[in-house]
Amino acid sequence: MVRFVRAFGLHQPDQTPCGQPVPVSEAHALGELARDGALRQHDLAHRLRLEKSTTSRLVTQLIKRGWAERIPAHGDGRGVLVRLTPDGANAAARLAEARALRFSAILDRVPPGERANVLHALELLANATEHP
Amino acid sequence: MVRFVRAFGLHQPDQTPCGQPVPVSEAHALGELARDGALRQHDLAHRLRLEKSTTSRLVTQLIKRGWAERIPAHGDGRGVLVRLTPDGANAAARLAEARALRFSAILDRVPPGERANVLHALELLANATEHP
DNA sequence: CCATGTCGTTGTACGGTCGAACCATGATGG
DNA sequence: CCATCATGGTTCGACCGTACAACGACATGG
Repeated sequence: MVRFVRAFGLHQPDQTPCGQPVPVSEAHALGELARDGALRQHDLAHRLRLEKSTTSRLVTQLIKRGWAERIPAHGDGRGVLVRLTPDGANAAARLAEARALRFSAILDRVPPGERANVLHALELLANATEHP
Repeated sequence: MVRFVRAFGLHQPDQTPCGQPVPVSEAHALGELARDGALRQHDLAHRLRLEKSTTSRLVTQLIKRGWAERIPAHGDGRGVLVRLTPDGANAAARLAEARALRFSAILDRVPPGERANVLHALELLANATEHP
């Protein structure tokens, strides 16, 4: 597992392991927002497993790039909703594509008979890791 | 895979995903040094997939903690060898133990019949990712 | 002996995270 | 109704982690 983490390039903060020139934390946020539409900042923090302070800055970054916007949360004067702009949705789509490409390139190097197996195992592993 | 990365806690820079209060990059370095003995700084950089400047700073940190020392590389006046001190070897052993514990805790949450399978798949995946 | 390449260090810049202090707003209860 | 407490966000300071560029020290080959 240690080997995999290192080889996968997860310690390069300024680009995704898939080669896109997007800071990795922003890529995660884009993914969540693209999948689920507008989110409360609080929810976004929960999904990314980040503190609210970190998330606040992260959203500010996204806005600075023109990828997201804050809208007042209706019904609660404190909160805000974070929503992707069209540009942000585009960026998210590009990232998803690059990710799919990278993954399929890796999978191509797995012996054909084992591929389904590897995917299944990864699923189990993610499950086992998620629920503490 | 994205799910796994996030759940595993790899974006927490000041502690290993295994809960040890050791900066994660130092943990990687300790692992390599413990496994292979003294290393040229250049080699260490190569294994960790880091730049030489980053590695230099990393080694300086390890020395500041009393975990490593630089010795002149015999036969080459430029280079240095990095070697763990006894304290460093201890720290590396503690980390290895914590890692084993964390991994086995995750594995415990995988259905028993699938465990061998998951381990085998992880091996294949690391291989596929390592060789570009 | 000098040009060129290699190993390492230092400076600068940026990405990434946290905890604590703070403010505004909601919720609760006497 | 208002005092009190809880919740969502922001800002501040601190630290970890990385790269690139410029530099010095040494090695090597002509």
